[in-house]
Amino acid sequence: MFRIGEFARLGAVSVRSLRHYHEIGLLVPAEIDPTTGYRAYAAAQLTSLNRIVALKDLGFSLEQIQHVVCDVTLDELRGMLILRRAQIAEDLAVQHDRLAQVEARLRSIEKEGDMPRDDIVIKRLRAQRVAVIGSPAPGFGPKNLAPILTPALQRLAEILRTRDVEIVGNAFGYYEGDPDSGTLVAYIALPIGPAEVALPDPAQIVDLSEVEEAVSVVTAGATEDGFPLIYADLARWIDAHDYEIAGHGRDVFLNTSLPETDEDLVIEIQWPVRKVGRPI
Amino acid sequence: MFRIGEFARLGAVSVRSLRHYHEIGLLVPAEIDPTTGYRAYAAAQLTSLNRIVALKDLGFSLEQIQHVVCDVTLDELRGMLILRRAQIAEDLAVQHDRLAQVEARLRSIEKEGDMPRDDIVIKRLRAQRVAVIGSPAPGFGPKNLAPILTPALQRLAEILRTRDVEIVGNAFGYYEGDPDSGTLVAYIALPIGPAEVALPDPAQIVDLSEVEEAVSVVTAGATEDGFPLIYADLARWIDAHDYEIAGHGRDVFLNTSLPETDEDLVIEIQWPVRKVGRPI
DNA sequence: TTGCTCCTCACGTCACGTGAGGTGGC
DNA sequence: TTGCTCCTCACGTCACGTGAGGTGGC
Repeated sequence: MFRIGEFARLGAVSVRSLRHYHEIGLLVPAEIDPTTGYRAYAAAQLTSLNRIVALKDLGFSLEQIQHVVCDVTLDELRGMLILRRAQIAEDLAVQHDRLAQVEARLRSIEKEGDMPRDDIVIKRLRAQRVAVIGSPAPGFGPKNLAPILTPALQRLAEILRTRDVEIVGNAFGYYEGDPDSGTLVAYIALPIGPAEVALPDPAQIVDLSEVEEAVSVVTAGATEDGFPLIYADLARWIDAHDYEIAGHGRDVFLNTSLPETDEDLVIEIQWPVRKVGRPI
Repeated sequence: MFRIGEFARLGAVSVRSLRHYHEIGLLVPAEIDPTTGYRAYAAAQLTSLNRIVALKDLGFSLEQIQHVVCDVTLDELRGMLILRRAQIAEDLAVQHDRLAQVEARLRSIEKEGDMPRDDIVIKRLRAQRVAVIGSPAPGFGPKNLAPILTPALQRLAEILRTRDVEIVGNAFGYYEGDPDSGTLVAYIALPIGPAEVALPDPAQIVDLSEVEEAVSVVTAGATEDGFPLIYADLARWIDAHDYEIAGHGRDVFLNTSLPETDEDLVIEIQWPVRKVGRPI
């Protein structure tokens, strides 16, 4: 029989851990002195302790270990191991990704010598029903789009107001076609509730489907000249993180009321992306 | 300005997270209604939120993020990233190892169709001072060793008793040479304190150095026939976990008093190992 | 008697999730 | 007035680490 300190040394665990295992009933000392409360462990219990440590090394929780050491069939154990394998593999993937991201940032610091952009994230865009007005546009950028989207937004808002349709989110622009072939169409969209309504031309109802992954960056008070820089940063980020652009983006106007100055203009740029090499 | 729910949706985080970030001062709402306590976030604050989310994705703690977003020089940031990279790499190595272990167990189940041994662990053996008596031995196994070690242990204990040397651990056997060439020497050892003492022949004082990694398994009540099976299990485990044997092992007698029956015999088998491919 | 070991609370960790119980705004 | 959103506590999570304050054993 060993006192707790000696048993802990033999098993290479802390005394506190042994007390904890006792507390939760995972490893109860062979004897407990009724007057002093001193715990005494039998030599053979080191086998149990080893088993606990071994399972902990596999990443099992104490609760799972409890289950394994008590009564588990071979099939159950196999199931647990398969589950564990999947979890570890997922965790590995996450960490692998993180490592790549940290390294990308470090490279960016070494090369550019200044703070890398750390305000770009990946997020999911929910499916939503929107009211839209589409208009042909000569190209991207606020200079091309503002004169088209601003009146369209006012008109769309007016239409929705007269029909009593509730607006449930921020206005955003989205795009189809491309400027080089002269087929670019700019849509201004306003999220609305799921109720069925009919809208007069040129307004339409569109159900946008979910976008699983989109890069998102928010610009506050950016001027006309600022946008190409942001686009370049986004493109570099996408490249450095092994994504590729998967369709036209959206520009979400976070200040719904029309801005007084550039300072007030807050836009979230959302570009759908996918991991390089992953099929659509 | 957005109410907390809308802002949470825009940032793809939970309302509770925003409250938590407020609580710790990481992201304070632009305005708080003094009467209702309602939080209001400015559109431009989405940039801050994105930054927080991006840094969290790298695995930084909120405290570290606090530091980064407040005031951090490029060099400090670089330092943090380098540290983070090292931590992730270490974590990756651990998970990689775990995955290999889980897979080894699964293979073992598939092949053998029964419970794999889950009571084998790797531990460090501390450096320690021992009193020993060495004797030539014909081979390994209890049959060969017991007749040699048992009287040697009694003699050694007697010597220590007469010299008033304190025994601070369990007796164990360790070995040098090998049986094939007839050079095997079996030592019985008793851990003693660090004080300088002289012992009469055949007892000696030896300072055993630390063994960084040793596999450890505890056998309780194993009979003569049981040992070859355990050795086979150990060898399989070592192989499956990409270790190799790195020297003679030790047999630690966990029941210090001489056993009455085989049932009472509890031995911890310790074999020094090293990862395959890692130099000594 | 002096160290050393042991004991039992009980708080702290980290980033929130999850009620409980109550109120504001349309 | 009815939902919906918001508010503030406050406990729970996981496996212990780390004192505080006190006692047993050689």
